[in-house]
Parts: sequence; structure tokens; C-alpha cells
Amino acid sequence: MNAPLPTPFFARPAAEVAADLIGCTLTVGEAGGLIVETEAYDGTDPASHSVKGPTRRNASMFGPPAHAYVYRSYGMHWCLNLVCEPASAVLIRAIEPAFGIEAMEHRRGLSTRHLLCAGPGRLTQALGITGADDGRPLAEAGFAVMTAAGPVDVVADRRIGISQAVERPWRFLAAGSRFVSRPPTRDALPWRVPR
DNA sequence: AACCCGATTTACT
DNA sequence: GTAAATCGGGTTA
Repeated sequence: MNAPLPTPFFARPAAEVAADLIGCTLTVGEAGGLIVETEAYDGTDPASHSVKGPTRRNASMFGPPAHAYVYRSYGMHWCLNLVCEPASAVLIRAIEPAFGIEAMEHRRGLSTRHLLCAGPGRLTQALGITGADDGRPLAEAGFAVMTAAGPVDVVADRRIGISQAVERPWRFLAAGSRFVSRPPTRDALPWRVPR
């Protein structure tokens, strides 16, 4: 059935991995769900933390693939990325909650279902991800991404919250999902359509 | 200063 | 229901 994604899956350009992750299942401890929104960042990318080379914060982006890069955003949220090729990673922006929902609701405080994991900060709060998870390898017990159950209709759009390289269509969404942080814009591109 | 954001309020279709 | 405005708040380089 759903096998864990192997390390070579991640050892590719982040934009490819980001698109292919849509529809896969993220598991953190007892909770998880279907990945419905991602963004790619790489070493040639002015919007990426890695563009100026390694620093203490972004060290994980230069480490092995299939590991977590977790950083603090705006002083109060954590953001979860999965490392791909050197200096690149995929930001996990939203999942459709599938299991461990009570645990996630408890960590988030009462929040409506479609907002439980809709956004990078909400998602890490729901899953209990913090800076302590930076550098953590996938496939460690209770931390995994599983293959998609079936083909998923994916669209590509502009990334959110950046001021550099805004035109790169490196945000990927499950078409029609109600669990994304923001719906696609008018100029979102069809990316991969199941046949 | 700038930042890969979220919760809340206020205002509109 | 979307859209804009506002504030909160740590860390980076």
C-alpha cells in the first residue's frame, strides 16, 4: 500500500519534489494527513534562506536530503521544510487532516476543521513540530511521508509572503482542496493532471 | 530593517 | 464568503 518515500525521491530539484509531494501523506507521531500545499526554494532563488550560502540557521538545507529544516518565522511560528538537493527544500504549507485529529485540535486549541493545518505555522502547531525537529531525518519512527494513494490534480501558482522572485510558479496545490492556506490565484497553471 | 505568518477586526460583495 | 488593515513578536544578517 502506501510505502514511505525513499531518500532518492527527495534528492532532486525542490520544484519537482514539491509538485510530487501533493497528495502524499505526512505523518508526525500519531497525527498527519494529505499534503495539499507546498512551496519550493533552492540555492539559486533570491527568496530562499540558502541563497547566500550556509549559516547557522539554514545549515539543514545544506545537509542530506529527506531531513527536516525547521525555522522560526516572524518570531512566533515554526515552519517545516523537507530538504531536497543541496541548498534546496520544500516548505510544507498545508495538509488535509486525516488522523490524530483530536491531538491536533488539542495542540491548536479549538479551531475550525478546515483551518487546523492550513498554513505553515498552523501545521507545525497542530503537529507539534518545533525547532527541536530541525535536522530530524525522515523515516525516523513517527516521522514519514508516504506515497500518494492515487493521482492528484495539481496546480502551480506564485509563492506567498515573499518579495523576491515572485514570478516563479513554485507553489503547488491540490486542485480544489478546501484545506489550503489560500486558494490559487487566477493565473495559476495546471501542472499535473491525472489521466 | 526585514522576515516563506496567524488571529482578529472591520469592511465589503 | 473574501479583502484589507493591524498587531504581535524573535531572529537574522
